[in-house]
Amino acid sequence: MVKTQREKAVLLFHALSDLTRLELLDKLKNGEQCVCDLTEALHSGQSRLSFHLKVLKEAELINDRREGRWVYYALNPDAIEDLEDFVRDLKETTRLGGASKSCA
Amino acid sequence: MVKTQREKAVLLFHALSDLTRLELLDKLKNGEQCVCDLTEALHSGQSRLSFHLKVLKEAELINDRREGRWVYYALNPDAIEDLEDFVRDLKETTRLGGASKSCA
DNA sequence: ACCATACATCAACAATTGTTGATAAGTCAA
DNA sequence: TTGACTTATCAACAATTGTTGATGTATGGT
Repeated sequence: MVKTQREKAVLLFHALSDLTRLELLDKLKNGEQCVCDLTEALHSGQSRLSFHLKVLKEAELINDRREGRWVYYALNPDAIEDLEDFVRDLKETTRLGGASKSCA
Repeated sequence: MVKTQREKAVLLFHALSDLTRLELLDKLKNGEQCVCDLTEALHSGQSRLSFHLKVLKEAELINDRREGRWVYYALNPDAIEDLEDFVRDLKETTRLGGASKSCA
């Protein structure tokens, strides 16, 4: 299935619209972490975090890498560029241009 | 009720995590619009848009202004700064710093 | 081969979010 | 004041999202 740019944005923002997931991202700012570290850090159940990590991964905000029994998650720098693009686009076009007034 | 910075971010991203709302923002890039214009542009029911506009407003992404019978909505430049701050913070701390390896 | 560990997936359920049509509230014009 | 018009709000319902505990899968140690 083909996703428009806007649908991709929806996916990205949805991934960011949850407290637990923002906390996960925050932890990952300190570098790669395995799930066991994250569950301990967030005092959370394992399946719960697995769910949220999946959401973040599907939005391509994070990458995973298996090493032995452990899976390490890390921030994906590409996603940050996507975010920057969106914000730039919104900003550039936020000129206080004249209202349409078509309904006056 | 006091909101942490992160809870504000959740609110902001939630507002952005919907196709209809992104379309609304897109329309508002052309300047202030009244609800009647927006309903026509998006081929959408009025109460539906009213709902989404409320979400955007509560996230402080847009402002409203009454003029006679009409209510005009417009992008709020401050929100864009909040977005920029978030992205900058995420970016700056995305150093590919060493993993913790505490579980090895 | 067996067991323990680390993580993913699933099903059942709970909570939140979005839609629709009806009604209410505010504004203006006659 | 009556009525038309624009928008907001509400209640009922539908759809999506998140949680929990149980089970499945892969890996490595003994």
